[in-house]
Amino acid sequence: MAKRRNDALDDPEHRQSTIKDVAELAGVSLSTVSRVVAGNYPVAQATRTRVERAIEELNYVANTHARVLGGGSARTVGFIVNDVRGAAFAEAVHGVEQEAARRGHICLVATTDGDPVRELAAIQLMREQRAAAVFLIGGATDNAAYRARMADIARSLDASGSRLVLCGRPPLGDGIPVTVVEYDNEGGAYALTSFLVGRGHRRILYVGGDPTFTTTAGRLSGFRRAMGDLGCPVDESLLELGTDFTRASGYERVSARLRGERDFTAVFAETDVIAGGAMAAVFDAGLSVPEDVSIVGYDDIPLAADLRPGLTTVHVPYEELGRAAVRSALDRPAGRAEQHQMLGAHVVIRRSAERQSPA
Amino acid sequence: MAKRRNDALDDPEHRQSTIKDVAELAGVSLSTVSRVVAGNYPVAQATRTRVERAIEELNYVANTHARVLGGGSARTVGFIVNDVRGAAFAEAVHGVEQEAARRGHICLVATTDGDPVRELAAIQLMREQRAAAVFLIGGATDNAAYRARMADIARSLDASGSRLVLCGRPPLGDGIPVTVVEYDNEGGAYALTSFLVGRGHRRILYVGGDPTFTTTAGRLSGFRRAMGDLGCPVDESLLELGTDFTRASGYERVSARLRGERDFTAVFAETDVIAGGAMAAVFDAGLSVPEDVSIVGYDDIPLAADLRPGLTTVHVPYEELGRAAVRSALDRPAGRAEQHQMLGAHVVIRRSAERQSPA
DNA sequence: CCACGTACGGACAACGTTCTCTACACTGGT
DNA sequence: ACCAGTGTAGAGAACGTTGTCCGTACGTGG
Repeated sequence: MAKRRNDALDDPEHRQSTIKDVAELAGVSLSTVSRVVAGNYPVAQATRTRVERAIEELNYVANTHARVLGGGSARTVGFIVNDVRGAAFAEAVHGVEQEAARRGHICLVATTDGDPVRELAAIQLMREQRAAAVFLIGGATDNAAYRARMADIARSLDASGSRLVLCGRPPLGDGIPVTVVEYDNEGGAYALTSFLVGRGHRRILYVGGDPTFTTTAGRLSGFRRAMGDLGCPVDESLLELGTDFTRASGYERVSARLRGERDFTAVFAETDVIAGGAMAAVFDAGLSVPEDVSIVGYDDIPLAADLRPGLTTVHVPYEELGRAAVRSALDRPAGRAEQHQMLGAHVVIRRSAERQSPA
Repeated sequence: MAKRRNDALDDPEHRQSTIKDVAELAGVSLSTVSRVVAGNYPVAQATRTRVERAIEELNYVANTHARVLGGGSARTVGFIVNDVRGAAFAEAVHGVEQEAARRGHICLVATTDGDPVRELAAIQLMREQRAAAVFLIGGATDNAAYRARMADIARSLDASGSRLVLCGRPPLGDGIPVTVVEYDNEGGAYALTSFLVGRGHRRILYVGGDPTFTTTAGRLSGFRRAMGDLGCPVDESLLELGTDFTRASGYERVSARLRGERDFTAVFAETDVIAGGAMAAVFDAGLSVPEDVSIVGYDDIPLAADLRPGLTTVHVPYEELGRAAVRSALDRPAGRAEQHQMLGAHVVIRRSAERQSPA
């Protein structure tokens, strides 16, 4: 006979009390305790009171793991994000958390620092936890391997009744069971670029990430299309495409550009954080914003309002993104088809791009 | 006989494959599959390969819940925070997450918006999940009820081998099994206030939260002690104590003060976010920083460097706070005594408080 | 050729719940 | 007085793992 693993000896009193302890103390059966806790079956008032007292006394809490195994659902969702410290992602995380909590779900988090290997590992962990849905928040490097991997994951999750949810990434193609909630990178960048051109800017320095990154791809494409539509040829030498989205990278890249001949009148920064660095670089070069150089950003994080001059940027409804994602994923109808939702974005005008350019 | 709940009928193919499916496909017993997965027992190469192929084919992942029930540990930690959107908390969260991941633990999150009821509910949820430790991040409203509640929770968690960890809150008193990792609010505020007084400021407007909130209590007490030590009586009418820590509240409170007679030369904002609002208020009143009004903040979040002029503030090692908390809690020795750790803080000087005051 | 160690694999209890089935004591209608 | 119905409680299988115990096949040394 297999021996009881948790001998009373090896860990005296150092264990959580179980439903059995409660039943014994209250002098009832396991079933009765279970019913008092679940409240899904009539229990006589006197019995109920006795059980409740025992629960109180023993400080009993049900064991989720046993509950799930015994036929319940885990009521857990997982989300995976590059870095929780980014203001935009934090807002999306907040939306997911709030909406999940409203539905009685608890959240698992993992961060990846953009590493696909860690992303994969995190997803695996959440599959093990039987999360009801897995949210991937933020852009990704798009290529064939990525798509194959995601399609695979989407199908695995779907097969077990869970759901892959892409927040802020494009869909994977037809027939893949995935929920996608995007915001309009292309459209927002189009509007923002039009705004700049409308203010007379023709030579705009674009400071962004790598074009294989989906977010960059979308914003850059909106930029190009607007420039094209408005008759301003894009000078490829004014595309400053790097690999990261930090303030420091914005500062350095704009500083370097400013050291040579200044051949642009505006900066389109791909994120507000980069814009913050860009603005500091302009000031440190002894120039002013928007008089010498106009600057616009993207995301409309709180920082945008704190910069001086206030940053003209594109508002992205990150919190709503998170909420919408949870709603779609958790309340989705029985059908297993793909879902796609695109959230709008709009330009928020502040002072950082206010004056007419000298054409 | 109890019927199998998940009839093949009601959910065709919509279920995760189990170890049993793998065993059948590979033609081995459950034990063998378990051993291949765990890798803690010799399995012949040929058998191992067959099992691995079956796992691959069925896309099998172990069920955490069953694993935990079958004697394993959940390898889960939970953390609870007022709001993930705060930059400072986000950093602490990041520290916890990174350090927990390094130890193979996955994180559960919950947010409370500062509501003690929701905090309690979240803790309960994490007890149900059998989290190895529960981290409470950020200050709290301190009173007798709070202390009793926390002591109770600490003991409950301790009784089941888990641990309550307070990050950025004071200890609960002797004999309570709790891990505390604090940063020095009192000391940081003392140093910052000394800095201001050293620059000639005598009349300093303190803009902060409610003194029953532990963070406010600490910072305000450091402020008072420094003023006292340096021979500057604290004018109670210059204590602007409100209930929240938003940018808007900083803006409004300082704006209102500026509308009357300006009877202060510096603003001590209890957080950088409040300082951001305060700075905007000063500018909007047509005054300049630091020439007319010096401003200092607290926390040294990224915003502090983006403000213009750069914000003089107190650096708090939030990420390290999170890391230290995980280390203490997860690697703690067998003894169940309380642990206490205080992280230092230091003043970071930027331009927002640079000129000599007109005495 | 036999005893014996070694490498491997299977059977089965246990983990803490939930759910279904069954049992029992009343009640009230006939 | 009997039976159906109702309100309440218990017994026990099942959930998907892990760990322990126990076989069996295959060498290998005496």
